[in-house]
Amino acid sequence: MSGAKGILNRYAAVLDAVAARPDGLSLTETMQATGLPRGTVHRLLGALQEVGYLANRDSRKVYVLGPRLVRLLHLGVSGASADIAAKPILDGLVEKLGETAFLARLAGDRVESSATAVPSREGQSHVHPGRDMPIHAAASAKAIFAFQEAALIERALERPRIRYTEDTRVDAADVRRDLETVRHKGYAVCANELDPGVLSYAAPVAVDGAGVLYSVGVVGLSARLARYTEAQLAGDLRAAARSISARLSHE
Amino acid sequence: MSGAKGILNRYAAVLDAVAARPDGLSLTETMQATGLPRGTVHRLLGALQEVGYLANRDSRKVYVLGPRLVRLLHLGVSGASADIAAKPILDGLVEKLGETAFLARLAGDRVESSATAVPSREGQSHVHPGRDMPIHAAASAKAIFAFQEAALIERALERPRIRYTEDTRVDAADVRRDLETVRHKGYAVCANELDPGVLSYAAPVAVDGAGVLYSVGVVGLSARLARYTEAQLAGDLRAAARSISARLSHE
DNA sequence: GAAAGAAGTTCCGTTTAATGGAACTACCGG
DNA sequence: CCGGTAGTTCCATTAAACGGAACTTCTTTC
Repeated sequence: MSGAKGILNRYAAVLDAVAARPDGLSLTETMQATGLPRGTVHRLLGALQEVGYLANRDSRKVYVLGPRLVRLLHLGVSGASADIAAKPILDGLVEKLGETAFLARLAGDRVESSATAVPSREGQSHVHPGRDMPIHAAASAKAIFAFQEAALIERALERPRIRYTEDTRVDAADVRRDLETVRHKGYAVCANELDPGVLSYAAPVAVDGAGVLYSVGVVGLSARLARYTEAQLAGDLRAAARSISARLSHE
Repeated sequence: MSGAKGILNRYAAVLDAVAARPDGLSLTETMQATGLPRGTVHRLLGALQEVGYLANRDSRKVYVLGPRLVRLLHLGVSGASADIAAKPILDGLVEKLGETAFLARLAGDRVESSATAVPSREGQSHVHPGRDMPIHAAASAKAIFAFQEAALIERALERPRIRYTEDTRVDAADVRRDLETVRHKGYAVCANELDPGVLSYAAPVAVDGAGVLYSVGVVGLSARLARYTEAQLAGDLRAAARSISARLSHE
């Protein structure tokens, strides 16, 4: 039904066909939609599924767009929409805690801050959108990296790590241990590691089938943020993470 | 750097590499990121660009994710995020006009209603999320289809068209003429074509490089909605469309 | 619950295109 | 004008896509 050069056209045609029907497509339907022979469609679908571009809804006969495509979307395209989805939840955190709350996103092999919400009385924030959050000294980055695959973590660890304060841990082994802790506890803490006198908590935000791509965090002066227990902050952040996750995935 | 089966893995690896850097990737950078030889990367990038999965930023050396992927992702994945992005704008319309406002989305070869905002005093709405909006009798559908490529329109026209009211135009030629008008005016109107006594306006919402994938509309009883001039409604809807578009694209 | 039909899967000889090293050209800074 | 880097083209080799046919599930249907 379309021009015939290269193999990619066929894969693209199949993906188009699948995307067209949000409820999924069976092999036979795909065959009809693309006009390709049975054996061929079977192979194409299999290959697409193997790389994660397609997934099986319910039993193993109906194909829908897969997690790897979702990841592509959030990494490379979604941009503003995650911010918009997160904003009201961030505002809720600010209102409840009276401290700055923000969303961080995975962008390639780095984490950067995104949407932020600042208490009205606050003059200056420690987090500006677009700021690079280092893997070894930012709770928001740790909360994300802790749930990435090993290869990505290693790639992130290859870049130089600055010792921002005397409490910054720059040793790779230390960072890996930190991530292990985060994985275990389900949230990350950074005390005086990036900005002096500043405390920060963050919880991972998972997206549908694409794993953790974002994190929600709060930052504030250590002295002031200490009025909350770790358990309370962790609880609030994880609840916020769940809300954002639901708004990003869903349907 | 990953398992080596099938050609798709390599394409996927390249796409991952490109998505990872939102500012785009040159051939050499892609080569380093994937570990593939120069000639190979050159060919892969070329093929990906040819099917529309990659595009060139600025001059012809830097690759970013292309329009076809954006479209794929909006059609098959984005789901909730567009609703969330649109909600506040829909609420704004409701407040200003006092009539039901809603977002419709292209899903394959059909258009369905999505997020809706209803005036508080209103009991029942004419638009339930997920309702199928027929190409021949819904302003929201016309606003979208008018800006799709011919093949898709033809496919949509292949399905049977119900004569909902005496004003419904079911003839294919009539529908095509309607779409031409929409294309010309920049918005769509439906009077008494789907639900009796109901008037509806809609404006197309374009996404970044992926064309029109959504529309914003208002619906209401003809008698009541008539208190606004066509020019005012069209203006408000097009402003709303621009806002939603900006929130979906951007960055 | 057995038989008929449809949907999905596997096989394999043929054909086509991906592969990547090397040679070539365009571009840039000095 | 020259050295270095990025991008492009070539082509013999190799590997993989191709798709018809045969086979194996699943679904109906009576």
